[in-house]
Amino acid sequence: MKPIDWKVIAREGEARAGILRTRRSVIETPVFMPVGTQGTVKGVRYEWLETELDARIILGNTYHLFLRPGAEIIRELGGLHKFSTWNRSLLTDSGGFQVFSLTDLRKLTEEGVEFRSHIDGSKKFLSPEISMEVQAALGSEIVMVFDECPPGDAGFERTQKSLQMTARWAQRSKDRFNELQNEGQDTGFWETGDLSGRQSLFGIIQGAGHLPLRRESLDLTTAIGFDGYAIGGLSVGEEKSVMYDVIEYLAPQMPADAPRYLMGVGTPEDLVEAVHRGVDMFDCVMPTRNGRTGGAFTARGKINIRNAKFARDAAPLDAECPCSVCRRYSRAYLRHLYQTGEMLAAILISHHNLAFFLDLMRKVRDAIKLGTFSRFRKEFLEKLQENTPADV
RNA sequence: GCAUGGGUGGUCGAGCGGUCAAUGGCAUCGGGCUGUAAACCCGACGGGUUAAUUCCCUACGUAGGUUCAAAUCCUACCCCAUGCA
Repeated sequence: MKPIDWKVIAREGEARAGILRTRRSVIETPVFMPVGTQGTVKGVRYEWLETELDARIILGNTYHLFLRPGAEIIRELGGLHKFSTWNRSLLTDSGGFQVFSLTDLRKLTEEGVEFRSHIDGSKKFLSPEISMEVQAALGSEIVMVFDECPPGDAGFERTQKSLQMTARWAQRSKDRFNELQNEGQDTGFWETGDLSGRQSLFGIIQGAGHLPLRRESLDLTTAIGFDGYAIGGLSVGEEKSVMYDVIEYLAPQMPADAPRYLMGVGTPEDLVEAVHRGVDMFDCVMPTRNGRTGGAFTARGKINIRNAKFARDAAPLDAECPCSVCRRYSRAYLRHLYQTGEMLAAILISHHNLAFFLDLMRKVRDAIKLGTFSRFRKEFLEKLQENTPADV
């Protein structure tokens, strides 16, 4: 029996609509997964994620939860689902990205990565094995292999060495993952229907902007074999066209019967463009981080609620948005909340942004199912550019 | 009325003869956030002008004065705070 099941139900060009079933929820793809690094999607209660926003899967992060509160406490309290009360699917990142983003605080070896905790500076060690152990304690539905994500501008040789190590780490991740499953260390075990009730494991393809290296990484990763495949190492400082080129090259070559997950991406435009090139899953901090810092996404482009021009604007963030924030609150009020430092501003804008992203993906899925995605893409991208004074 | 301290750019507050259009905080204005070290970071912030760290103008309560040179020293006046009558 398999831990997850994914079926394509419609396709248009490279774009695919599908149904992903995990032991904890049914997820329609293409899907956007809100990021909940520390066991919370910042500023948004699970009640909202479950009802209005209807997110079926969110992220958690190995590195952050490993540092605080620690895997042992979470295990003791029954895993991340039980601890946090989120009962739908979880995807946990392996800590691999932190190997990249905490570059000044780490020491990298074949064995793993020695970190200085960003919280108190203490020494911590993370390896493929430890990452799997932590993720088993978290009990997520989708576990990510522990990888290294080199900078976008890393040269060919350095990127190649990195991807080869990532492949070795992927094998070690898988080996330890299987042991842990067999030992019953997964706190999220949940037998249901025709699924095994176990965790699933995704491999990660690296290679930066070098297509031959992407190909090499793809071969190494698929040879090991995973339940799903992720494209890592994009949107880390490279040109946007490089990202699209890599996706366009890589996605169609990835296994057709497994979900394809583009890690850490992206803007509304990126999502549509990546779906167009064959990607099924996304996650990004953008809706919540920008939400906290005054940036709101609308069908006509981004707006910055701090701008003085919104001081007397009685219109909602996005006139076309059906979310509860847009139905009730004006830009003028939201701006006032932001300017006065009220936490509600961050909460409300994060909520709207998530609604916008999730709603966008619903429209994308509907369009693929109706065979109108190509037109939708064109119209959506055109409208995004508008952002004229009359609109904002 | 007397005594003491003080009046600086939107605001609070440094500066106490030249390197001062004047440190810094806040406010304001703008920009940026892509597997979250981020309720954060960066920039602008008297007016005009320039290719420019260029030049000009207006500014440190008001009015005079000393000096080559004053936000900085002196005199008078006007305000404010505290204390004493």
